[in-house]
Amino acid sequence: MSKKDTKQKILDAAEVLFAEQGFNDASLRIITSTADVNLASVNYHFGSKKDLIKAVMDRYLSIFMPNVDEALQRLLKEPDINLHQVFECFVAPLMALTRIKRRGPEIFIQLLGRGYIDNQGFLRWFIVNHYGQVLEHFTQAIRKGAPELSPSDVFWRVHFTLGTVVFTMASSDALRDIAQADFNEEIDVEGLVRKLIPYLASGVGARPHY
Amino acid sequence: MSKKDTKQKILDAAEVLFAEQGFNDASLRIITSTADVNLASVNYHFGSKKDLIKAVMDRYLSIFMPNVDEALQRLLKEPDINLHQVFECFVAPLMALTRIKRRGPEIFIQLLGRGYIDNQGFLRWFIVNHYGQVLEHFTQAIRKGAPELSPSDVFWRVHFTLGTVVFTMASSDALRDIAQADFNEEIDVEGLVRKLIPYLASGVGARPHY
DNA sequence: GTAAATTTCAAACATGCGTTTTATTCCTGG
DNA sequence: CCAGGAATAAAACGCATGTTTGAAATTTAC
Repeated sequence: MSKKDTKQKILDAAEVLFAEQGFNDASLRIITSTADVNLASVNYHFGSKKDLIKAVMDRYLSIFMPNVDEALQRLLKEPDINLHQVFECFVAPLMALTRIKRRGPEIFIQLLGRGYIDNQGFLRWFIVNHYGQVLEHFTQAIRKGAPELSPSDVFWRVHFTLGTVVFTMASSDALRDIAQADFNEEIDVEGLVRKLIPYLASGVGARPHY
Repeated sequence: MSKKDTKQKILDAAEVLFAEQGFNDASLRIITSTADVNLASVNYHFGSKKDLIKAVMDRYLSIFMPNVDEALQRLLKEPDINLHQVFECFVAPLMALTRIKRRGPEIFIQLLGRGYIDNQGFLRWFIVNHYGQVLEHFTQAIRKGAPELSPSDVFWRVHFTLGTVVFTMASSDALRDIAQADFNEEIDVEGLVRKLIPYLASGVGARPHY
């Protein structure tokens, strides 16, 4: 039977609207009317809007993060690694999110961007506290792939990288529309990620202090 | 006499609060009470909150953009240029904003980040429409500094770059706090920009298609 | 010096938000 | 079948926002 239960309908509508409009601008009223459920059901099933946001994020993070961590740990066992390999660790786990939903990778990465931006960095806090180990392994891998960088340089470049990815993805819809119009270039999420990797790897590995 | 007129007091308070909290979260009530003026004076002097935002942004953009453009045009006349030089074009104009206010560069660049993020890309539209020529010269300079890139690659990397800068700067306060705590590293805006340049130049100039 | 225009001010308005309440409907287990 | 708990529904609540109003104060101009 095709009738999804209310909780599922809310999550499915919310993640799309959150991704498109941001967590603040996507109101419970637009979410519930899109999901075709009653306004009060969000508070009934999730408690509050903030809890709904956490539920939306965690549906993706709880799958994505362990996969990334596994890939990073496997890579860290190699004797010699480069930065391309480090960033490559994120691609398969990202694309695996199609299992949740066809447009899962896209939605997730836009949510990530929104979350990093809205709510004065609540998501950064959430990730650091729930998945700090992954960040730690990511940093380790970068250190191993670019051993000439100082810890401070690694710190800054990790955050430059996060900024690039998150920001690009948060506005990827608009950018892909322009690319489509200007270059007749159809590009999917994986294609975009693979455009990013050389940029990121080269940026992170740059000789510092110019 | 120290008594500034109302319009000036509003602009000065608004730009700081917009930079710190974002355009949506900084309410007219907190702005006017910080500026020590009446709530209604924003609408009286500027028309609406949106117009206030435009006024705040334009006070900086109208100084910053022509200076950048001049630097880019001068660089474009050189026979041989590299990407470091392209990005260097932004540094002096940015630091010149201390003339408006001591923390001008910092505030401006945070505003830029906020504006790119909030209001579904209203600022991008504003910049493309009012300062499209500068973007065009920026793109030209990158093409000249990295002639092996395809137009499509240039497009994408210009936007990766914008993302990196804007995002880093929008959260620069938090990042600098962490760097201060973890590495005892005091860093000012210019220092941060100079950390960014090698990363950006190397990223933009990376060999594509990995 | 006074009339007119500009600016300030307190108050209210309209709107949209997340949340809570209360009643009703639906489903389920005995 | 029917009692009782879970889920839905409509309405209202409390609050914060940007904006408007109309009177008071201040400045400007002659």
